[in-house]
Amino acid sequence: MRAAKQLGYQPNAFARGLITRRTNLIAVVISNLTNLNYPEVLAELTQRLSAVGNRVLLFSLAAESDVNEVLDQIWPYRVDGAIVAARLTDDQIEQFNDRGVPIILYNRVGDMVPAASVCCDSASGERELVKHLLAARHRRFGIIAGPEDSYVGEERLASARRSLEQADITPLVHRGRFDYDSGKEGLRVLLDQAGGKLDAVICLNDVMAIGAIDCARTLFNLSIPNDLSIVGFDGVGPATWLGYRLTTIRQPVRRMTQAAVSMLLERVENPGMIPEQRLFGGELLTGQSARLG
Amino acid sequence: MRAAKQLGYQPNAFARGLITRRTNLIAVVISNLTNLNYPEVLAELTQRLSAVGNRVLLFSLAAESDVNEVLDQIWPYRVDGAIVAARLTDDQIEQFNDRGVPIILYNRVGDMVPAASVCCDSASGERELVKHLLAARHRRFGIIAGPEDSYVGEERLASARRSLEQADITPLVHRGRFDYDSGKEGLRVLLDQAGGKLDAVICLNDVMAIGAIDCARTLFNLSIPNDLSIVGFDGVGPATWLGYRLTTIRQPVRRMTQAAVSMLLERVENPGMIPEQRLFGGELLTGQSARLG
DNA sequence: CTGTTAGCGCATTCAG
DNA sequence: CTGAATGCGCTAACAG
Repeated sequence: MRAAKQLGYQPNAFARGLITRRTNLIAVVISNLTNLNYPEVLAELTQRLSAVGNRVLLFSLAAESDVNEVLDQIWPYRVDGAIVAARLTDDQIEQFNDRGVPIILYNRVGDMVPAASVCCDSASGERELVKHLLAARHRRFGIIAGPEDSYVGEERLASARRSLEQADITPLVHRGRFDYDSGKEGLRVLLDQAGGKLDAVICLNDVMAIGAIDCARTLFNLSIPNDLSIVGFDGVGPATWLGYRLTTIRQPVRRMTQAAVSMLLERVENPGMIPEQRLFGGELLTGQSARLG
Repeated sequence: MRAAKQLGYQPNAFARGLITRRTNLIAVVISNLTNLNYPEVLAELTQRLSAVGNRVLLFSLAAESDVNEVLDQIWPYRVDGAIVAARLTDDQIEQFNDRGVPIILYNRVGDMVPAASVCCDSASGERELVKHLLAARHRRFGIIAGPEDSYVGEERLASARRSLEQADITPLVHRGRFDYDSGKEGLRVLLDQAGGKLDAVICLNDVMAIGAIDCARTLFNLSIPNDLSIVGFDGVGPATWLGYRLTTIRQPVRRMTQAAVSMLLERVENPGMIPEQRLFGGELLTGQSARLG
């Protein structure tokens, strides 16, 4: 009996899952893994899930819109639950509900349909950045935004705009793609539009902020933050590199992943739990890329 | 019949797998996801595997040594194959063979046991870097290596050393951990040991090279590459950022993942195929962080 | 060619 | 409390 175990026997999870209706599989859907924020999230999630006996079935999307194909790939595996960092339509969320698969949205929320979610508070984060920038007497603002189909992007944009509006400031806005090149390009366009007269640029993520800093230094020969303040969002690894020392908001990734996993497992054990949204405040990294007041 | 399909019916992959002995699951094991090279690899792998109807069961290790636990987590799921970017002992490779699970090692090779593998050619890469550095009359070398348990790290170290040896040069060597901080720290230590007299520092990956550059500029006020040449390895995203413009070797990630996937699927279809090693040359990115001859 | 049946490897139930 | 039978949802082999 135990000899069999020592001989390398492992129970067949499939046969077992057929009976128990538990597969111990969790689907993790991430829209674009190359976003510097997600590798850390993914590593945390897999480790936390592994620690409690669950396996990760990974799905990565090239575009946020390929979700439907992914869903059809998920169903046959009868996953116990899903953590999704991609934009879901209400209809797609309903599919999870209909099939009784608990789901946690990561840095997203349901549109009309309520869904359990874990988010970093974009609104308070941008508000805090803007507050400090205004206190340092910056008046002429630019924003390098994300693509329109990004949920966090639009959240951050709305919040930054609203915060500026309260000081009667209308920023110039340029659409980027959350990558380095679009940050670099974005700064060029904004400086162009502003005739070089800009006090601060709010980038809606760190990688674009880094692109903007490099552009400002290399192409415009500006000194950061003396000639121009630049802020980001996320708190990814490179944000603290000595070459950048970004002023940014760090997402509390550990607490967020922890929350996502525990919320999900609760719902696996106990279906029919009420949707709950958990919103975590980010931490201001002062850095050196902006003059703050 | 088709009404059922429209009604959302999806066959149960578990019941199916029980019969067909095909699960369409591929285990992907990655030692540390936060290494900037791996997110790209992982994204490519998942997309390529998805495209041909396979799903990815992800395992990420905190330390390269936790492999045994992971293996026991893999067996119950009867995966069709595995792609492993972590160090496996011969014994562990044998376990895959014994269970008839095809495996492809990614940037690793079997120790004594032959195993199919896909690698970027460390030897030729470092050799080329050294060749160009020597041609530019650098004579005093430092190396910032990886941890001893890293396979690619030791490969690159051996090759760099060998290439230098042929010019009768013995470099100073410092052990890093493949992360930014250890690159920064490594440069400090090396400059210390060399009494500030160093022509070139070979970092065995890009992130350490970036740390070294930042350290050189910030702490030692050196101009790169005028005062000191620094080279890396991998060709990760930040390597091309304007703030660094690394001189490095870029791994052909697309071709490597493509090869890994096709080799694996071949072996899934056709068990008992001979182990094959595929070695891909890297591409020299000239960059601006080193004076080359 | 359509309709039926056996069995994949387990967990769960029931009888002994 | 231990041992044999049932069925999870599907595919394969089989008979009609």
